[in-house]
Amino acid sequence: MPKRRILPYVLLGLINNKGELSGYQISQEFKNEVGDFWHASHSQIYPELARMKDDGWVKDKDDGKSTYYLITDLGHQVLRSWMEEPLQDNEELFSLKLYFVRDGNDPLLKILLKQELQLNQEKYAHLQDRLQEVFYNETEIKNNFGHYLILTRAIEREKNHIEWLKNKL
Amino acid sequence: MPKRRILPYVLLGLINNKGELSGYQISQEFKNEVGDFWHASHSQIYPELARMKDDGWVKDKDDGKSTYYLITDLGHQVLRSWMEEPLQDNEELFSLKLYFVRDGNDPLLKILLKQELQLNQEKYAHLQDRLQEVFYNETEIKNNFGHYLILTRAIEREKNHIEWLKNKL
DNA sequence: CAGGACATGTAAACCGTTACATGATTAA
DNA sequence: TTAATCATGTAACGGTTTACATGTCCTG
Repeated sequence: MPKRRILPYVLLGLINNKGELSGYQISQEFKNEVGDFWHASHSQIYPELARMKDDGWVKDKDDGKSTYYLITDLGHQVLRSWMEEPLQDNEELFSLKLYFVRDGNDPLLKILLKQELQLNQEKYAHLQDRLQEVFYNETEIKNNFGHYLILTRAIEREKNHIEWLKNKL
Repeated sequence: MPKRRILPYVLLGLINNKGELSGYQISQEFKNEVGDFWHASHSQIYPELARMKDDGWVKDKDDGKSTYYLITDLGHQVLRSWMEEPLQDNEELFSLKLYFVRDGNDPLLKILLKQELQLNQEKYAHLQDRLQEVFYNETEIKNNFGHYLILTRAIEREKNHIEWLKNKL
């Protein structure tokens, strides 16, 4: 399967959230809030915006100083359908998509939480299996102490995350 | 600053842990334990091993079936100095390096924990600042609920991690 | 009027994945 | 004997970063 591109959806989400944005403003966005969850450099942003315009996801509005991009009806559909796509592999997608959910009553919120819960329960089970398989006695722990530490830490981390997710559902 | 390559150090660490490994065995390693913390495909591994041999980090031993690689004295130095380099940017480096620390009494263990603690305290402070800046009242929370959720989740996550690190120090 | 921020763009290099190839060995 | 696993390699493609480039506007 060809790896899904994420950048265009991020740009679409940002433009949708703010109403209109120029390429420069988008690159500034990545230095602020959304920067904690995703990043892109201006050399990616400008060509991507051009492509999105070609595809009819956005339309542009030039005031002579900057070119601002606004989301089109098609863009709305594309964004929504991406948001509704099941989460997979990429760990950061959950945070990123959640960032774009503005309304606490949007049903997407619960859907995302449920999907993430599912993924994390699988991961938790997988890590527990590893722990059983690899560290079956004290000697193994002693001889691979760093591995033991991060594995138990990863398990704790998943547990915390699962608890948080359940709590929000 | 040019971004540091990590792959050669991972291969070096694996070879060092196991004594000797063929390219194929390394690719299998990534399907097992270390696969939870790092990954590389065989098309990266083989050329990288050749480069490492050219650089004198490893030497090879061919039994007609497979080519096995062993770490050299230079390789040991390179690995150790990489392990001692301060952690930075890349979040996964902490787990990865810890994976290579086998002896619980290796002073590197505490050094890594301290470095990670430092990084995480900075990140925690940064996220707290964001929370204060962006969500100064209930309206902001209501209008950006997804962002609020992941930001508070990220803060909780850092807090848990910091507690764990302190506990292990 | 100089330096920094605004604003946009392309080119090169780098790293990683997927696909393309090939051949030996082993187990059903 | 044929399919799976072992074993190694290169080529093509895609996405990201860094560097190269250029010009405007605003502020001290």
